[in-house]
Parts: sequence; structure tokens; C-alpha cells
Amino acid sequence: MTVRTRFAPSPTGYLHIGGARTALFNWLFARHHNGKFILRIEDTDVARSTKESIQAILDGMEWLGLNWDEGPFYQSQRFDEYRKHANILLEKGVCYKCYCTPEELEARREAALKEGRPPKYDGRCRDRADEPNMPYAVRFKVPPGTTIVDDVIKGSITFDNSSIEDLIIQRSDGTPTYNFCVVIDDVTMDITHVIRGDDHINNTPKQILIYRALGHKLPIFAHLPMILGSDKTRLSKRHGATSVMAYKDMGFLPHALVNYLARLGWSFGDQEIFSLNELIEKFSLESVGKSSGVFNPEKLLWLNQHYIKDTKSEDLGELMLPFLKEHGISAEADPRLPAIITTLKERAKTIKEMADSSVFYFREKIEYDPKAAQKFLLPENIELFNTLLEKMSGVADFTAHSLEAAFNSILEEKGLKLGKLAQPLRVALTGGTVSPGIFEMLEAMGREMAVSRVKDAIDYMKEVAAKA
RNA sequence: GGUCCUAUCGUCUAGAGGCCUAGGACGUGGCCCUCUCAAGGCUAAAACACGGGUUCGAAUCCCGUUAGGACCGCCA
Repeated sequence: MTVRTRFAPSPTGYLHIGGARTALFNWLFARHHNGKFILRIEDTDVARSTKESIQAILDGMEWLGLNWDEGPFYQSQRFDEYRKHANILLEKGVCYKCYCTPEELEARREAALKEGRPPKYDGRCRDRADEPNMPYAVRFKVPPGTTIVDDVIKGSITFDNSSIEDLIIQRSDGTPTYNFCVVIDDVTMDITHVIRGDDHINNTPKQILIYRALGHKLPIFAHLPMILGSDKTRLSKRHGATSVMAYKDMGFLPHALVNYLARLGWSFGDQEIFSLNELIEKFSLESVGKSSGVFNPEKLLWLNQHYIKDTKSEDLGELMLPFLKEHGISAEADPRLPAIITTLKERAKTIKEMADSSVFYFREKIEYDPKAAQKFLLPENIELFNTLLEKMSGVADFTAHSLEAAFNSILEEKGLKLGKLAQPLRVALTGGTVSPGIFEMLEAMGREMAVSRVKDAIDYMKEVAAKA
């Protein structure tokens, strides 16, 4: 039997971190078993579902590389199917018509809560014989006894059916409700493994009861522990960015997020770094932990940095262009781009950070950081810079290697340490005191720009001398 | 309030009764390297929630306590 898993988000917002991990685990499990991964949009709540949300979820999935084999299926297009099954259950007598109005139910709920009783439906329409000409909801008649959820991750969980209320499976307007659609869909789509957040555990016995009433075999259930924020409550906007696409905008690589999410709740010995293929090969539900985990942005950052170092400069260039645009820089035609990135990628935690620190490579003129200029662009360095200019113009090939040799000869001549030369030059070249290594940076920048910046620095130092 | 889930360094985790003086990773501190910043290398501090059992032996199995979390809708 082929494994079939599904991810079934409701389109009431963007794809968030928790949903992405659920999707990822479903995807990994399906891929590991050479099965099918199905995408289903749970939009039975017509009022809250939006087209924008659907698109946002699809975008997020695509960015993460979680491709689906079937779907997206939309529950809103399957209402006839649900109604048909609801009627069957009604005829079988395992469901009944409930004529209580939402207002009445709400009033009773509040009263119960006030008196400290469980806000459970009292079943007053259960054995009603008449059929008044009024709108009715279809309720499932929960049988007595106990229902056992056999969960791959959590183990066996027993529920007393008396704690489960007669749930509505079809609203009085004829639309189906969640617990019912899920079962009908999972049955008709031949889902073999239901992998979802453990916030669904309490729904599971209800769904099992419906499976039984329908006469269908149960899928295997696996309930994933929640992802928590730093205060150990359910991850939400209060904890910062929760939208997957926000991570794209912050300059994260999709695989960094995938690797991070995979390791949040799942482990493979002491291994931290996994390629996509390794993830597929090594993933198993057995090694998913039971306890919830706190989302840790620092570790994500570390992984991102790791994968940035691991990515070819050419590819990074492509990814960096949109971030450069925000600085008003169009670098797509700049042949220096890959070389520039090579100097930067060892020291960037995000693509955005890399773009921010690359700006000096692209500007016509740079501005000096006042403190840096005051400390390093001193008139006493004019002579040194003139020598530098000669060497830089004279060196046969403008590479890190020959530049280093050329610089060393200056240093030897003047009896200087590299620091005395590198820091002033760094300020002249970049405007600040922090940058990539001086030789690799010169090579990446190119002779033309380097020479012009040294000249500018000499002019600047002369001005300073004149003022003094 | 009811139902259910969970409990190892600050965080993610390894741990399947003796391999545990509890391992790895992120983060944090120190040292080395060094033209700045990183990266890299080395290193340090840092945890079995508590109480009872079971056992020759418990982080590991059982029970309880405590603490956290989720769910209890004509939302999904």
C-alpha cells in the first residue's frame, strides 16, 4: 500500500512556522516512503477564507520546496459530497436533526460556564420525534463507551465517550463542519497517515467515531508537538515573525528554515546539518519527540549562515539582487558580483545583511564614517598612500595574491606592520573600519574603483592638512 | 471548570535499566589564529522538576505531586 499524507491548512492567513513544519513532516514522510503528498485547502468557513490566504500558503510551500503530488483540493467545492454522506448517516440513525438555534446554544453555553458545568451540548434533540419545519443542524450521536486513539508519537490515548459531545457535522445552512469534512476527505483521498499538530488530539476521537459510523478503516495518526514562543506559549505574532515568507524577506535561505524546522521536534542522533536528501532518507515518525519545543531564532540564524557559506556565489548573487534594489542598486549586469559575494559570504548571517554590507562596492562615491576617518585618514598617511597608488597601478594583475606581494614590499621598505596600512586603506575603500580582508576586497572591487578611492582619500587627507 | 498532552543544560536535543563522572548543537565566557569584522580551532560554565515505589542497579519502568501547554464553537 502506498503511503499518502496530506497537508490541510485553512486559508485564513499566511503559512506560518507551525503549519510549515506540519507540511514539512508530511512531505518528508511521503517522500521517504515514496508515497504521495496531497495538498488540501480547508475552506469550509466561507466567511473567513480568502483568496489571498490561499495564494500566500501556496507561495510559502513553493518557496520551501514542498511540492505536492495531488491537489490543491478545495473543500468548498465538495459540499455535495459531504451532504451526501451526512444524509447517509442521518438515514442510518447515527446522526440526528438538531433544531436548537445558535442563539439558544450560546445562551446555554454561557449559563453552563457560569455555573461551572462543562459547556457540553445536552442532547435535547437527540430523541426528538417530530420534524418541525425549521432549519436544523445535523448532529452526530456519540455512542456510549470509550474510544482509543492509537498515536504513533504519543502512544495510546483513551477517551471516555461521555466527555465527547454530540458534534454538529452539518450546519443549518447545509454547509459541513471541520471534523466531518476531514474524515470524508481523508477517506475519499485514501489518506494513510494523518500527521498534524497535537492541538488536534481532542478532535481525534470524534473523527474516529465518524470513521466507524461510515464503516471505514482508520488511518494511522501521528500528532506532532506544538512549536512554542520564547515564553513557552503557542507561537504567535507576539513572538516576532511567524510567516514563512517573512523569513524570505529577512534574507533566509529556504533550506536553512527547512533544516531548522526538521530538527525542531525530530532528531537523528547528534546530527544537526542535513541536506534535503538526507532528511528524506533519515526521517521517521519514530524519532519525533513528544514534547513541545521553543522556536529559537538564534539557531536558525546559525544554520542560515552555514548554508550561505555553502551556497555558490553565483546563486547567492541572484538572491541578493532584490535586497540591493532596496538600496537603489541595480547590480545584475555587474560582472564583479560573484567575486564580491565571495568576500562577503563568510561574514553574513542573512542575505539581507550581505547586501547591506556590500553597498560600498557599488556606489560611485562613498562617505567616510567620521570616527573612522578621524582615526585613520591622517595627513601623515599621504605619502604612504601615494606609494600605495603607485603599486596598485603598477601591479601586473590585480589579484589578491600579487597585491599582497606588492604590499609586503612596501611594508618591508618602511618597516611597518600590515595593520598600519590595512586600516587606513580599509577606511579609504569602504568608508568604515569593518570589511572583508583587504586583499580579497581589492581584487573583488577591481583596480579602477580601488585606485579612484585611494585618490579620493589622498585628496581628503590633503584637505584635512590644509585646515590644520 | 472539564478532557487530553508534556517534563534532560537558557534553547533544540542524544539517551530503549548497567555503556552516564549524562553526550552533541545554538547561544554565552575565555584562549589561539589575525589587516578590521567574521569564519575556524581549542576550552569553560550550564540539565535528568519533586516525592515515593519496582530493581542488585533508574535520566530510563510504575504511581503521585508540581509546573507548563493544547483543546472544550453551527472556527479550522
